[in-house]
Amino acid sequence: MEKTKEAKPHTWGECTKSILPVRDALEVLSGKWKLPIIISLMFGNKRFSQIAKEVPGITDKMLSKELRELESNDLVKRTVYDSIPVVVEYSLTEYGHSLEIVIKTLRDWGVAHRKRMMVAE
Amino acid sequence: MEKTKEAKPHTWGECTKSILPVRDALEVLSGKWKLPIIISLMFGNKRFSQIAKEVPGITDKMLSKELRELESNDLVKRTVYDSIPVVVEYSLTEYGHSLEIVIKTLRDWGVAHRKRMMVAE
DNA sequence: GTAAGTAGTATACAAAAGGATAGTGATAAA
DNA sequence: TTTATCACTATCCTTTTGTATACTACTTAC
Repeated sequence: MEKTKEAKPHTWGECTKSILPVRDALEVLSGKWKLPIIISLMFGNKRFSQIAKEVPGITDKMLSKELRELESNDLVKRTVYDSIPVVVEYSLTEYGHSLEIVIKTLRDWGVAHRKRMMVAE
Repeated sequence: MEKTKEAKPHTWGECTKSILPVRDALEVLSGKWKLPIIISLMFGNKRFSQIAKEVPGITDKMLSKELRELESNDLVKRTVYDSIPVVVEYSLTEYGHSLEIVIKTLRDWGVAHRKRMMVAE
């Protein structure tokens, strides 16, 4: 048997420390709906029902839940206008926009991956 | 009420097209175990039981399943040595290493996010 | 009075992801 | 003969994630 390539020395502690923030980032984007919601908001501020229309298939419950999560992560700002009927506007924060580069990186890799997987059929 | 910022015109088709590859990339890294497995393999080639030891808490079933998925995506190479007992070596492919930049981007964002969330208490 | 639009919540359920535990078959060491 | 290592697989169970459907409260328009 070929000799297994020597592993660089590293403790699991070091790895864990480097994994946790990656997980945080993944968590912010994970699930079925966060990505479409974020991308929808990248094109402009939206009201609840507008997002619901633009993200096909999402239920009110999911939209409400995801928006609450995004808000608690400072990625989305919720502004209530006490007009009648009450209108709530959601917008990406400055910080939310900082995800654009992350999403772009993922997209670039994903595009290459699609090509690769298609060639391999 | 403040006027809602005008949304740039865009079709859902365009968005979907740009979301799909992002999802592909996320999928490759999603779940509880893929990331630690990939990172473990970034430090060198490993046998099944070595990975099982280095990724605390993973069961054989999960490890086996995740490795199969990673292999089917060309990210991991599986090499069988028909020694006795049989030994199987897993290694990151060249392509698997292309995830490093993606993971780094996620980590950088995640590190900033951790700081931010800590300050906010 | 009834429908429609505002922004959601409540309850119950189904599907997907993951965990616990045991077993496979070959061999070698005690 | 029992135990251990290698790399898994099989079965069942729990937890998490997401869906379906109905409902709230308020006001305007028909």
